[in-house]
Amino acid sequence: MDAIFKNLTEAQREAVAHVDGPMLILAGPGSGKTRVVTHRIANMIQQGVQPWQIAALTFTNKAADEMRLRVNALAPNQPVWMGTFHRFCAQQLRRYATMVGLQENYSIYDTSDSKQAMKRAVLAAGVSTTHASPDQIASAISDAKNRLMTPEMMLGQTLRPLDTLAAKVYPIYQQQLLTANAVDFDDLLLHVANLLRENPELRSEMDRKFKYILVDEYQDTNLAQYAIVRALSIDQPNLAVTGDPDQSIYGWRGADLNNILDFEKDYPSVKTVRLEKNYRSTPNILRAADQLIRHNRRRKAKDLFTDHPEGDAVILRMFEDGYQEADGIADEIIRAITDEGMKPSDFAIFCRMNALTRSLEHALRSRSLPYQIINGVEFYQRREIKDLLAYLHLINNPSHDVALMRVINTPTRGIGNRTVERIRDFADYNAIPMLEAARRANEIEGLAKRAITMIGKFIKIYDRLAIKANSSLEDMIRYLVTETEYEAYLEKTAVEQQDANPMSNVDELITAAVEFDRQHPDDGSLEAFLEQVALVSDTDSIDGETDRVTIMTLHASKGLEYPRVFIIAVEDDLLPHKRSKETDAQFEEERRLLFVGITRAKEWLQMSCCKRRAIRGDTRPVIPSPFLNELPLDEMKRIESTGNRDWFDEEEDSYDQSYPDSWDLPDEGEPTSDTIAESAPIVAPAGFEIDEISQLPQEELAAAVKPKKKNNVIVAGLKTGADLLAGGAPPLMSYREGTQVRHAEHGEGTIIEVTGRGPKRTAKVQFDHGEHSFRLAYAKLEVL
DNA sequence: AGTCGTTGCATTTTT
DNA sequence: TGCAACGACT
Repeated sequence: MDAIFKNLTEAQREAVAHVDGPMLILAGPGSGKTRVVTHRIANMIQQGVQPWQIAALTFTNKAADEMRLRVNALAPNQPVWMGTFHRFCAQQLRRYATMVGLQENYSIYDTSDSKQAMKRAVLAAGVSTTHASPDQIASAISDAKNRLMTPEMMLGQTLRPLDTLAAKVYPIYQQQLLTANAVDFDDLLLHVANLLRENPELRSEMDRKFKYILVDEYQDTNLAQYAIVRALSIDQPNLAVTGDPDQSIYGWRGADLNNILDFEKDYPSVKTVRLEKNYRSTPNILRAADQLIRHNRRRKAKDLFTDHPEGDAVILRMFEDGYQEADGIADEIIRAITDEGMKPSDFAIFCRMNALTRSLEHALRSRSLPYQIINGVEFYQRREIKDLLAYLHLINNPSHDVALMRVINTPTRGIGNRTVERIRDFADYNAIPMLEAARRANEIEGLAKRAITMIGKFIKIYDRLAIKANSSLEDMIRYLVTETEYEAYLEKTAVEQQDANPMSNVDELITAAVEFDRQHPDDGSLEAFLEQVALVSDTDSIDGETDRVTIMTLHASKGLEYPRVFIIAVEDDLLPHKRSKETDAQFEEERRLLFVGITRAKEWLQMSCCKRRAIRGDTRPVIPSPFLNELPLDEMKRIESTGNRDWFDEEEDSYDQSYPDSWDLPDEGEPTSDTIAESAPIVAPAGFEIDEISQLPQEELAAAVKPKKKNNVIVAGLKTGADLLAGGAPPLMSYREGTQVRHAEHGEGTIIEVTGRGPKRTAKVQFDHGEHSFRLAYAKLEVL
């Protein structure tokens, strides 16, 4: 038996061996799904399927990268198409752009771009924003797009007042996008879905071309994605989807659970394979997950089992407040590192909202524990990066109005709001791009002479830049920075305390551009670069290489696994979130969210909640999450934590009595109350062990943490451009050939070569006494 | 054009 | 509590 079928279970083998016809793989968490998918692709190729007829669609770049890596190990260098839905659509849309009224160099508006565009559309539509903000209207339109509704359809059947407003803005927004030769994220899918729906010949051509289609995380598909996949699987219904209804957590973004629940109805001849055996977690963890998710009604029943040994009981722990929760978690991590030889990167902390990460950050930092937060200000959201990218966008697509509005007065050149408004109105009135309107400034009524002169100056600068459109990205950006005197502008407008040196971010962008040029010697066009930038996100940059604790939202945790997991704030109104309790569907999605979090843990899991929590300034008492009652509490280890906020408190053995009414879990009689009600104050609530409080002084604990690097705290937002594009490298700073650096031992030198990607990125440095190579991720090289 | 103070907002966010 | 966005002011 060859490598492809070795070490597979019966169910896995069955799925891998399947070649033709529809297939549904119901894959529980940790069931080796990626393994099955990749092995299956390899098998199909071995069975004679042409690799270019296979398209594997994922939701994230990270998932696609992972897949590519693993397929490559089994079947090297096969031209199988692997990538995200959005990238797939972007690519097809380049080819057929004119059919939907776009040019092939169309731009992709990111969320903030479309927000800008939406404001303008709302204004142009003359809709009052007193009852609905542009954001709300935007999300109503987005919902409509996800449901494949055209503006006309929306006008036909509106129900909610918000939708009535949205229906008025929608056509105008769409028209303005077309004029700008741009699409938003939703449009990528929508346009392609419409193309397929309206052009039978094109549809059958593409159906033939992508003979085999695989969709990952099928439970997260929305109607547009569903329509695309279906349209490509009519004549050649070789559609294989993998997913888990229990891990559908993007309903609020239009994902439709019915897509996976009804797959068997859509394709009656479907072969269904269930992957239920879990290779990730201990039975303890699985039982908690299983019992919880059993409370959902809308699901496909599934058994979760594993061969793993029992392992530690799942912990449910209660803290006084959010600060103690954070401290308690940090201390536990340090304890496990000291006592059990764990590494910081073995730990992950999940929470419902980003706002909850603050106290964690503080607690970890004060103990010198290295950590990373997944979220934060993305590199591409930084002002200086957005500015430069906007110039690039405008060079690539002169109709990109959002970019024009951003750069026309950046750096400041005397073109004020009023002036921009007049240009915009003129553009709207004539249905032309704003750049063109600006060129015709002398036709615009009410513009001062001075303004016209200034606009003329801008146009001159722009035209000079535009000539560079075909040079290398690096040259273009450097030229752009010089030509616009951007550096001087940055210095002048530097915001204190914000970012120390924004110019280093500019260097980052250049590094990313150089890298892109290098990786795409042939198609390294501006257009491809901008598309790449538009379609990467910050979750693509989770760093698994360096040794740090990872903090993230439950949403971001999907698809990942960690030896030890903490889930914080398992509290009512937070998980389930206050705003997600109205419908059963929402409530069940919240339950799935916790399910996803639990099943990330391999060997150890702690869920925690507090008695009171500071939220938005004031501290409020907290009710534990109703989900807690759905867990196998009897077999879990329940800890009631108090005290320990003062390390040197002599009396830390006595318990804070001010909140005696601790664990009143709602509903379903919980083994508590009467014990605490009258009995001795020192007794913890029934069912809870007293937590032993670590007595080590703080410095000693900090010393116990291995890497005593100076810069060991990695805060959100330090991700770099090259990092994002390469998918997961630590900051590269401005290391490139010719850079002068200093090394602690070798002294000063010059970088003579930079090779490799991501964490493997290496610089060869010439010192007085010889050459040395350093991994940039780890070496202490100081840029001079 | 840029500063400053007030107001209103606060769930998650694969692309 | 912490911010982004807006409007009044200089």
